Amino acid sequence: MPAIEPKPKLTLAAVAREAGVSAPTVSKVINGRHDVAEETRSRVMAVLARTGYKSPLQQRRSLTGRQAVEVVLDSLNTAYAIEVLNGVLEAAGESNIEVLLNVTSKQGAPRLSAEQRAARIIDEGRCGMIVVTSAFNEAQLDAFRRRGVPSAVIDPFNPPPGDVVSVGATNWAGGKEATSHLLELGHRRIAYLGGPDGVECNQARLHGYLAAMGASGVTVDGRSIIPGSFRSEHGVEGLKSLLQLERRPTAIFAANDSIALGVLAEARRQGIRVPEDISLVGFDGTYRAEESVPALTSVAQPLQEMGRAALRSILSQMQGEALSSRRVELATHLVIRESTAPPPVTA
Amino acid sequence: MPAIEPKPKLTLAAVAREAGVSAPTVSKVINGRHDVAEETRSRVMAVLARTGYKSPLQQRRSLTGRQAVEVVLDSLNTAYAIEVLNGVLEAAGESNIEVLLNVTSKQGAPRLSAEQRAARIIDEGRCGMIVVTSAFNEAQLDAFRRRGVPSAVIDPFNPPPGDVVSVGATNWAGGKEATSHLLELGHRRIAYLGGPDGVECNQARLHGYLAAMGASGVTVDGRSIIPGSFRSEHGVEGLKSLLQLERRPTAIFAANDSIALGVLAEARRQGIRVPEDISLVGFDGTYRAEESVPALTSVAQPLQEMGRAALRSILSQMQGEALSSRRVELATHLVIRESTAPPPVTA
DNA sequence: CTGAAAGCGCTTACAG
DNA sequence: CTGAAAGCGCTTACAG
Repeated sequence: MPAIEPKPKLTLAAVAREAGVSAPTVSKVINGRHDVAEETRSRVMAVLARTGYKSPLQQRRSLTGRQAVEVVLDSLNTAYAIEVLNGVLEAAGESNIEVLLNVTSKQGAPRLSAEQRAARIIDEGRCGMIVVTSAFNEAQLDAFRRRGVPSAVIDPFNPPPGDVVSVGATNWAGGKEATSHLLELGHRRIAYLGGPDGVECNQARLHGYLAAMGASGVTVDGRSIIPGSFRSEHGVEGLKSLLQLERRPTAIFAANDSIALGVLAEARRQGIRVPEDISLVGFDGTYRAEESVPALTSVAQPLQEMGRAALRSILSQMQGEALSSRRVELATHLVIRESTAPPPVTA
Repeated sequence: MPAIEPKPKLTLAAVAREAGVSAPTVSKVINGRHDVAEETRSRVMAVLARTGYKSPLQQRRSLTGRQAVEVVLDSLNTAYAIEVLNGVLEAAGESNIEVLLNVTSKQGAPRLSAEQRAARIIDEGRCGMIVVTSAFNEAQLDAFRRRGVPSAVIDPFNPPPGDVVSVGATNWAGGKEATSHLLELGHRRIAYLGGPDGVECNQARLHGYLAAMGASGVTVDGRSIIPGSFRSEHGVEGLKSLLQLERRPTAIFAANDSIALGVLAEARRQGIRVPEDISLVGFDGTYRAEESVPALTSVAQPLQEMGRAALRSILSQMQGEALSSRRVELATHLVIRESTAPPPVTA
């Protein structure tokens, strides 16, 4: 008659046996050493995830603390960041996870290397990291992956390099929809005030714009495509430039709402009415589009949803679920407000 | 000739040697076992204290773990909250303290009682709590105090009840300064679009306004003092009401920037120019005052400083310093921008 | 890249 | 009550 099997304590050695490797190898994986074959690493990580192995330190932690996710942002002074953060907070609240905030512009660039940071996250029993910034490079993000720290990137500018899980929006489709809306209103001379040339989301929006123009057989005047920055100053200067053209555009598609608000401010100064004299579409669709006068027609990014998706991905990664995809793009949608109308008849 | 003494690692064995006992005995003392002679225990404890011995667990924690402060906010969708949070983040960064974010509107009302929450904060080794909301009542705040959790309140509306440490702004002086500015420009018919009647910061601003008016010997028309909410809708409706008066005011002091922006939007709709036809002063002085067209003259609250002061107070409380005062009020200052000018000559 | 062997620091079981 | 000895779980150094 077998005695009550005492549940064998979950030690590193047990994990090693289960994974068919030696204890030192498991130790190396846990500590993020480089001298482990990728194949071996993933096998061990799978066992770690399945058994829920915890180091003595983590065991002690998990008795007292709740799990937390660290959110790294460049700044809180953009509506973009706040909306994403709101989404993360909401999803975190539902899953009873705490949110640690790290704002690089206020708290200084992380003093720790990604390796050290990953170590800390593991030691403290945190569950992961949501990065809403371009501040981390591929090597750093890779360090998280190697150490098994669930992480997800929401980059406002570029999709992250490498194998990292990331969440974005359908920028190309959004650009196309904004432009189609203007075309349907009857506009033909539509300018594009873009963001920085090298930034991928800007390129996608531009190509969406070009696709819509091309599909309607409208020729694009190269001088009415002006790349620049994502700041309102670019809208101010951009509008000034566009007003120099012999054949002024009757509509402007701005690559984000900040640019569009700059256009709006400069238009007011110049006595140009929006939308009567010129139509204007922005991109992002944060509350600033809603609050402006006139309220701004804009391609809304599902920023809260993106934050929620990032947190959900962290949770799946924690549970060792297979990821359906490394990259998720959520749909944008055009919100028509007061800044767009048919072109003036005299035009 | 002695070699370079390598600083010997401070192990339990070293402590044992130092105390003239065996390693197991030190282990027992550390773990609070009872089978140690009182005399031996105190000798070992003395060495532990003198050498500052830390168990591997503690060592690891003090290398990696940092203390954290929890910030409780109602919402991130106000410039007020963001500015305060920016201040907290900055001061926390300097002191190497982590910031845990709790947004009640997103994460739901705290499911834990204040007692439970205090217990958790203590267990997790956090250092304290900054409350930027009216969500906690006196009993709850008192629970923190009783359990020795350092806390500070920054209430946008009312100073907290009881003995709680709080940080605020000089609302009365701010109201007086705003009104004096308008009086100096030559205005006499100055309206006050206020916040909710029962809210203390609103009362202070109103009485500052009344004090300035009184000091200049100007009689106040009771109908031009309109209490309401701190929202822009109140500015819209308030301006409509004021325009009904036979003797229209030439200037408006709004109890916050949201109200002022509502006034601005409605003025634009009605074709009333600011500041040519009517002058306007707001309160808060966040970036929204800066960005509006025309830029808003406003009484700036030192919101970032308030956040910093709250964090500093937490740190002092941690270190057991005697508090100089339970209530700190930081000075507001008037920022003159484009929305104020002398009254129209015809008035 | 892997793991047997040695090592480290702490804890446990138990003889005195 | 004390400590020599054995043990535990993880890590390190290094041979292959």
